[in-house]
Formats: sequence, C-alpha cells, structure tokens
Amino acid sequence: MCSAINGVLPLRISCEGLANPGRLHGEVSMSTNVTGFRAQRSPQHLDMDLAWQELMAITELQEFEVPNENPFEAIPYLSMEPMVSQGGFGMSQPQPESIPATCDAHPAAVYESAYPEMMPPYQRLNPHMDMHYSLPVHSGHGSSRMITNTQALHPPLMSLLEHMNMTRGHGITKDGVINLHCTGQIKQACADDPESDSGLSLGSSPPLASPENAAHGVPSYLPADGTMGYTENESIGEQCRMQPSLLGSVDYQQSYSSYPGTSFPTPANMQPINQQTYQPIASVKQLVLPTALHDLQLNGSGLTRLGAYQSMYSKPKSSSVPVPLSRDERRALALKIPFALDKIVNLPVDDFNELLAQFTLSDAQLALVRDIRRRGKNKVAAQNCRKRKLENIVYLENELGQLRAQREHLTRERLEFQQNLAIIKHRLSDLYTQVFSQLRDEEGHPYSVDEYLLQQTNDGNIYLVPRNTALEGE
DNA sequence: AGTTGATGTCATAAA
DNA sequence: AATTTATGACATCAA
Repeated sequence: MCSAINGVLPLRISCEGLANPGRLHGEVSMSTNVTGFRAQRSPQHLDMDLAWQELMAITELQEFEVPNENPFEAIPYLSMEPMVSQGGFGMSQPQPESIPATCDAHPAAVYESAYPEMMPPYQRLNPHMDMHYSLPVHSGHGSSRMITNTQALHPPLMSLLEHMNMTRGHGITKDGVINLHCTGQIKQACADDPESDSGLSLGSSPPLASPENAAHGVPSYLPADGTMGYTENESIGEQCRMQPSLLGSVDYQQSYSSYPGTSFPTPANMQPINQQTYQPIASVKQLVLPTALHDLQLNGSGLTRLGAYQSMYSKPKSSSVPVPLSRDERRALALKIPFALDKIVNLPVDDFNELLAQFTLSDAQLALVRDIRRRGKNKVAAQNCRKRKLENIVYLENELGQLRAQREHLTRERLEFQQNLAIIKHRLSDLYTQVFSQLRDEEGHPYSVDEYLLQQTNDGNIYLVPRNTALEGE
C-alpha cells in the first residue's frame, strides 16, 4: 500500500503483540515490509493509496504557517492525535514576510521607501521606549518580530510636521531685529496690560531677578521729562500710539548687522534713522550704556531716537501685518537692552558672555537678558517637545493601524487553517478506515482506530503503532 | 459662557 | 557648577 505512495516508502507495521508474529514480530522497533500488499492490490488499495497521495500532496497545508504565538487566541489546533506526529504545518514558524498583503500598501511602507534613513520618532525620542508601548496583543517572540517589522516602517513625520512648526510670528528676524509697527493692531498690544501678555505666568519669577521688578526698580536712566520715562505698563507701544506719525516715519527696515558685528546706536551716530548706518560693535565697545542712553535722550528728538532704538528690536516689515511686541521685547525695550533679542537667545554661551562683556549692564538688565535667554531657549524647547509629541502620536496611530491590519490577516489565516484542518481530518479519517479495514481483511486482526494509529517517522516510513506507544515511538 | 487648540512660561530633572 | 535640553503642568488667548 505505502509503496504506492512514493514507490520507496514501505509500510512498516511496528506492532507489539500482533496476532501474526510470523510477519510482524513482537518487537516494537521491528518492522516488516508489507510487500504482500502490493501483490494483493485491490480497488480498495488503490483508493487508499490515492487517499495517501492526496493527503501527502497537500503541500499548501504543509507550508501553511501560522505563528503559534497567535496573540489573539490560543487555539489547540493540533489537539487531534493523528496530526501531532505529522508536524508538517510549521505552525510555530512565523515568517519574516508574514506582514500581510494588506499592509503592503500601508502608508508606513511608503514612508520607509521615501525616508529610509529616518528613525521612528518614537525611537528617536527614546530608544528604550519600545518596551513601553508593546500592545497587549504582543507577547513573546512574536511580538518582537512584529515590532521589528513595524519598526522598519518609519513614518517620516518630521517632514509632515515641519510646517507645523510653531512660529507665532513674534516679528523677530534672523538678524534679531523686531518689527515695530505702531498702527492698527499695535494699539491693542499697546493698550493691553503687558503683564497680560500671552503665556504670562504671574508671580513665578524670583523677585530679584524678575524683569517686572527690574523694570520698575531701575529707573535711573529714565528721563525726568517722561519722554522715555515709560514703565513697562506704558511701554513703547503706548508711545507708539501717542506718536504714530513720528514712529510711522521711521524706516523699520533698518536692521542691524548680524552678529558678531552687533551694533548699537550711539549719540555720535544717532542720526535720522532713515539715514543711519549702524556702527559695528567694535567702534562702540567702550560705550557705557546708561550714559549713552542718557545722552541719547537729552539730545535731539527723543522719539526719533526712540524709533532708532526700537529698530534694534524690529525686523524688516516684510509683511503688512503688524506684529505686536512680546512681553520680553517690551521689557528689553523698557530696559534698553543694547542688543537684539535673538542674539540673546541664540548665541552660544561663549559668544553670549562675550556680548555681555561688551556692555556695562545693570543688574536689572543682566537679569532680564538672562531671563530672556532662558525663556527663549525654553520656548524653542517647548516647541520641539510638542512637535515630537505630535510625531509620536502620528507614529503610534500608524503603528496601531498596522497592527490592526496584521490582526485581520492572522484572523483570516486562522480561519483558513481551521478549514483546511477539517479537510485533513476528514481525509485522514477516511484513510484510517481504509487501512484498518484492509488490515482486518488481510491479517484477520481486529485493528481498531481506538487502539492503533498510523505514525510517520522522520525517515518517511509509516508505522502502525499502538496508541499508548505512539509518542514514545517517535 | 464653555470648549479646545496653540503658545508661552515655569519648575524640575537629566544630560 | 553652569548651561542646555526635555517635559509636565499651568495660564492665557483666540477661535
């Protein structure tokens, strides 16, 4: 019979205590070629051979692989005894390419191909984080594979979110100058209480270092006539509102030369702003700011000089939309910080210290400058932090989508497997029936499916073994 | 008037 | 030790 399966496969019946010891010795390991089967082929034999052939030909089932760590449900697929010894289904061999076809078109794949160099934002953030976001459906080996696969699909969220960069438009240019407009919208900012500026957290600055306190605590170089004697509450915006015509005539597109040529308006070069060329810092390095400011305020039109001073913080008015000064900008203006805010924030610490060394600043000014630097850096950090947070959200949502697709795929595979398993069981049952029927006919031994089973060993031979020894025989 | 998103700021920890 | 960076929490504003 089995010779008909592949021509070389003998059916060896290893059976203890068989009724016919002449053919089948009582040794468990002893086997006998049942060549007699071949000589006595009957239509029933042919059917049985055919059944074997069918059974063994179901290669697609042998290749059918379902990860045994199916995370969704532990199903005892292999509970049926006849199937145990076959072991040809590779159910415990998840394939690396087991990413479902439904995932192929997933955006992540596009991301991967388009941005292969990119790390997942999640991993960029914290390479150890994967241990935290493994979903419950992951467990053991399968989870790591799954994660590995999905991690290979990095969404380049940076580019997607680049445009989300939170630039609120403070009006600070690269050169560190600030747009100063005194029309329309500035009125609101001018009229507003500076302390009600966006983001102000009240009462959290140290009293001594507080720019608010500093602004009020160091009025020494504020002129007695009040021309520049605004407090922060009145600020420059207030004056803008009061003198729109003067300020409006200022050429706001004046900008200072970029670092390191920081410049500062001195009494000497304090000309009408639209004609002025600012001097590099080297030429004013010895300037003592309060004195200079005092001179500045005492000579000529105060507001014209104010405009010049403001242009320190102004940026070219490239847009027609006026940008109100931020709180720190107003403070810097109030305390007459002699350099651009973006330099305060963006210069490396050495350059920053060098810049500070170029001026004699009061404690209040120094405190303000350092506060501005700290806040400015933290502002950028907060923006980056939020950007990363968004990227991670997008990335995790993307990954969740992949996992769901993978789950659907596995569910479909499981269903298909179960259907095929049912077919196999049915065919195997038929086969058993035929084999035992034939053995009963030929050997007169009442082989029962309940007592014996067919078992294929690694060498490909099929044995008829008692059930109670079946596993040991393997 | 309450909600929500964006943004700035502060405090704190970590690098 | 000083500085920078990251992040949670909170406040404010605008839609």
